[in-house]
Amino acid sequence: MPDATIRDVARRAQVSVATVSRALNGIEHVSDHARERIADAVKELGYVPHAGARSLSLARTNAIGVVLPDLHGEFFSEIVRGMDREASAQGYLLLLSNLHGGAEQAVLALRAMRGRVDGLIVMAPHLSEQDVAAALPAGLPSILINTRDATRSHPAIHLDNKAGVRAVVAHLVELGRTQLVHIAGPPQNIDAQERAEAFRDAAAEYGVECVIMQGDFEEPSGAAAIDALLDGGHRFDAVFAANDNMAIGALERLQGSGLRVPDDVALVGFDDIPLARHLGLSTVRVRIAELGERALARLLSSLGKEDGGDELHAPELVVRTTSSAGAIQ
Amino acid sequence: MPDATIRDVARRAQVSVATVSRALNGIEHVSDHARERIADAVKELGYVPHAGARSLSLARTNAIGVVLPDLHGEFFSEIVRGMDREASAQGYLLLLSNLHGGAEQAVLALRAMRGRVDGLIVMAPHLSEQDVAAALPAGLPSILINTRDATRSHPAIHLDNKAGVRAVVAHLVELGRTQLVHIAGPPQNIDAQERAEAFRDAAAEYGVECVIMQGDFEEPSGAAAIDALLDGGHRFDAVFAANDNMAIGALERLQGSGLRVPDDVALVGFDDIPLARHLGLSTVRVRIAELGERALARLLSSLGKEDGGDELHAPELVVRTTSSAGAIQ
DNA sequence: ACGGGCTCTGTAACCGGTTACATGACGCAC
DNA sequence: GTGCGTCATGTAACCGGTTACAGAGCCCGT
Repeated sequence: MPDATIRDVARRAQVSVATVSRALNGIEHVSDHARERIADAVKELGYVPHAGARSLSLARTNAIGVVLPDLHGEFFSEIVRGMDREASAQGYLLLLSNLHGGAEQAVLALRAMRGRVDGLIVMAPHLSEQDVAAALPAGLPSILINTRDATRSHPAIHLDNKAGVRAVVAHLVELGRTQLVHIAGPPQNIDAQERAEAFRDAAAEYGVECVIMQGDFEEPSGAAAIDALLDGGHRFDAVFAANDNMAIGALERLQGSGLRVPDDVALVGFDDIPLARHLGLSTVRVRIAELGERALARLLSSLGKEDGGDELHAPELVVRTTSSAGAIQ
Repeated sequence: MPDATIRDVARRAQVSVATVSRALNGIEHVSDHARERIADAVKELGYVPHAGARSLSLARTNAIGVVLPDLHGEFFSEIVRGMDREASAQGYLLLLSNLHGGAEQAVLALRAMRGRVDGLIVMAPHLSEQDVAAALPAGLPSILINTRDATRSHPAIHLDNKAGVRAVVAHLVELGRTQLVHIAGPPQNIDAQERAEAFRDAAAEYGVECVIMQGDFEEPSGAAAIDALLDGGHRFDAVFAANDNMAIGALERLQGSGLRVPDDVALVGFDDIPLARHLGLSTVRVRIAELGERALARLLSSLGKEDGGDELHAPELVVRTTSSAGAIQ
């Protein structure tokens, strides 16, 4: 026997579907008598409303689509946690889609959301805003997180990479370090680009040496960068990795090579994933969950109205043992 | 101007909606002429099909609902990652719902899924299977993960806590430890219960002392348990925490108290979250992502057919430095 | 020339809800 | 008793797709 529909309930309660609908949605003008019979029928039939059908006629789904790239572990859970917190507080569900491939894949993923969600949060640091904007279903309110080339076509939240990086460089300079190394993330990634560029600028401004090594945001690439530096005989007294994952890889390799951290080499990461605290890794705190929460809150509050312009999400330097003061002088 | 519908496309291409639908779904018996005109109209109107409406008439949503409790960080992301991997490989989306409250809240969360998803994965270690089964919409294929009191009413996957715990105790005994402590998880949680019970049984079997401290799966409770033991003057040479979070809290407190790990006290956790590897924490590897992947794969493969019975997910002991051999003897 | 089969197309019903509008019953004031 | 307002209810259209069924046009064999 297939699932009961509202018409089955109506038949059993000997009323019309309109009355059932009104009763179930708590609308007035339904007699107590009818209400009781409907409640009985619902119970007897085990009726559960069909949310899909409801969404269709209401043109409202109570769901928000979330499209994320392949994120390194903790970043993913933190941002989803933040969104979920806000979403469930406001009675929304999250429809999750991962962006594995390139722009064509993105088109499919975004279009699949149309008619399923009331709004969309898209994080695509490897795609241009043009690509994303072109793929977005027209009438779907959307917020972009950390997408490059802001054309202001959609409301967006950007992480203030520049401020974070400047704080790191200032901190390292204050520690007396003069030979800085940056381990960068993948070149297509907008955050990686911004961090590398801000690093170069800040180093120039403070008048310290700087070298940039190529990484890919994954842990092994941090270790590989250290290997390459040591093999090349390059001298350095501070390493700033574009994310914590790579910093952790670098940390293990540095210690494995007999270098003392922070005495010989100071080390700072970016993101402040939970692991960082446990390892004593200095880093830039992004408050990832808060970022997700904020994106969702903004999207929900803008559902009716118009919304535009960018917002900056400000990070904050957290000094721990891998770059504590009082070492070299 | 509202979003274009299939009827708008049909009008513009001067064909019927049936032809448009056939063309867009790649069904045969559509002339090249019609196909072209439809493609043009789609492009000109920026038409994107309405997935919700499609689901309604197909009675198929290509989405899977995932209902999880409040999970400690890494566990959450790992299990969702595994599910997402499998889901996107098979063209499904994930609809996420967190289970914050108790049984009544669960009813609402589960019912909200009806008509939105083709199947459901429910993880509710704090609820009984009766409660969950009662809340599940009747016609919705579902898989339960780690829900208590298997009544076999629904297919389920259970983590083999007993096997994992026995391996831990055997390992500790082999290290020569004789005074074991277990830091348990919240009493309502079925995994916590099973682990505590298995611990008691295994300790009895091996003839070693055992004490059970109450924790709540969060990190501070691990530290608190150590404090309580030390304050009470209790002697022990091994600690087994019911999850890695608490083990980490315990580790920091042990070291902070001047005890050597593993020399004075061996320490083992449960789950093998990524952090465990970095801290050298011995633990029981659950392969969380694989668990999620497996649940999803099983659900999808069972969508047409019937499916029943339980499956066990086997964990595996991972020995690292917090319980390495060669210390005490 | 005709019937049969094939391809292409359109009409309209259907999926399961919501709701505008119409209707009927009732109470109340005159 | 009539007229009006209010409340409870039902009918049917609608949301935006899919698809069964019917029909039109064409080719082909006999």
